[in-house]
Amino acid sequence: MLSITCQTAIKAITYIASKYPENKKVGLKEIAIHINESEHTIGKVLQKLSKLSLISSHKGPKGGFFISKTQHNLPLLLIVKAIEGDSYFEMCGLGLSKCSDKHPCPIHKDFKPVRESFRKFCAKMTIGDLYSDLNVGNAFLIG
Amino acid sequence: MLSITCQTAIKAITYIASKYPENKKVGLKEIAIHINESEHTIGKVLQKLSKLSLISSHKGPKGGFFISKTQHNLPLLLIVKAIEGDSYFEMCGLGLSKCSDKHPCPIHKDFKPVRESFRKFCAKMTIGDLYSDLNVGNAFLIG
DNA sequence: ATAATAAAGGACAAGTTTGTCCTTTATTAT
DNA sequence: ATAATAAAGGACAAACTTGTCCTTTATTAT
Ligand code: FES
Ligand code: FES
Repeated sequence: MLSITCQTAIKAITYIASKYPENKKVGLKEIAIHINESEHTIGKVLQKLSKLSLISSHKGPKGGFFISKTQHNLPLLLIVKAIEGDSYFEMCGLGLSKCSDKHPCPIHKDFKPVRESFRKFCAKMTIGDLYSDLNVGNAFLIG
Repeated sequence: MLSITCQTAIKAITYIASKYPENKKVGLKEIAIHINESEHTIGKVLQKLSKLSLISSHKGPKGGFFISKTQHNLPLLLIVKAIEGDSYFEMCGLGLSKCSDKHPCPIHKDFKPVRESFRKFCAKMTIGDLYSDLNVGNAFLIG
C-alpha cells in the first residue's frame, strides 16, 4: 500500500498534469480544491517533487506548478520512489532486511511477483498517462 | 505494503505453525528469539489473533501458543484482514473513499489487478503452507 | 492449598507519519 | 522602486503506529 503522502503526491501531480494540454499553471489553492486535500499538505509534498525536478514551479503572481514536456513523459515510478524511498520495490514482504532468492522469507516466492507487477506498472505509466482518463471524465481524483 | 505489526504476526504464526508436526507449544520467549522481535510486541499481536481464534494458546506452566488442525488450514488472508482491517483488499490505491469500476481513480485499471493478485495469493496460502519451506531450510524468518 | 509459570490485558511511552502555521524568497505588475 | 502574489522552507503540533512495562488471570506441578 502506498503512503497517504504518496497518494497525495500522485493526485496532485495528476491534476497539475491535466492542465498540460492547455499549458496552464495551477496554484496550491486550486489543486487543494480539486483533490480534496489541505493546501499546506500539498505544498509540502510538491516542494519535494519540485526539488527533484519531477515537476516545475514558478513563484510570484501568475506563478504556480506545471510540468514540462520532459516531465510529462516521466514514469510514475519516479514519484513513488521519491516519496517512499528508492528501495520501495525491493523490500521484503515480511520485513527481512533484504529480499533475496537465496535467503527468502516464507512468502517470497509469491510476494515478489506481485511486487514486481506493481513495479512494472509504475515504470510503464507516465505522468501524462495519469490524466488522460481524467480529462474525458473516465477517472476521478475525488470521491 | 503490509504494516510492521502484520509482518510480525505472520512471522510469529509461521514459527508457531512450524511446530505443528511435533505437536509442540511455543512460548513468547522462544518465538521472540526465532523471529528476532521483542517478546512484548509479539505478545500483543498474538493476543489479538488468539481472541479471533486464528491461533490457540494455553496459560500456565507448559503453556504457550499452538495451532489446531483447523487453524492449520486457515488462509493467510484471515491474518492479514485481522491486522490490517477487513477492507484491506478493497481499498483504492490513491485513497479515494471507495474503489469502484464506476468511479475509478486514475490508476484503478492497473492497480486493482495487482491488489487482486495479492489477495488471491493470501487467500490460497494457508498457515500450514507458510512453514513447509521453513522446516526444510528453504525459507527463513530472520535476516 | 501453594508456588511457579505463562498468556491476557490495561496503561502508557516512544517513534513515525501527517498536518499546520509562519516567515522568507522570488516573480510580476503597477 | 513598491506592493502584491505565490511557492520555498523551517519549525512545530497532532495523530497514529509501534513498543514497553506492569498487573491480573488461568493453569500446572508440588
Ligand atoms: S525475502 Fe521476503 S519477499 Fe523476498
Ligand atoms: S478507485 Fe482507485 S484503485 Fe480502484
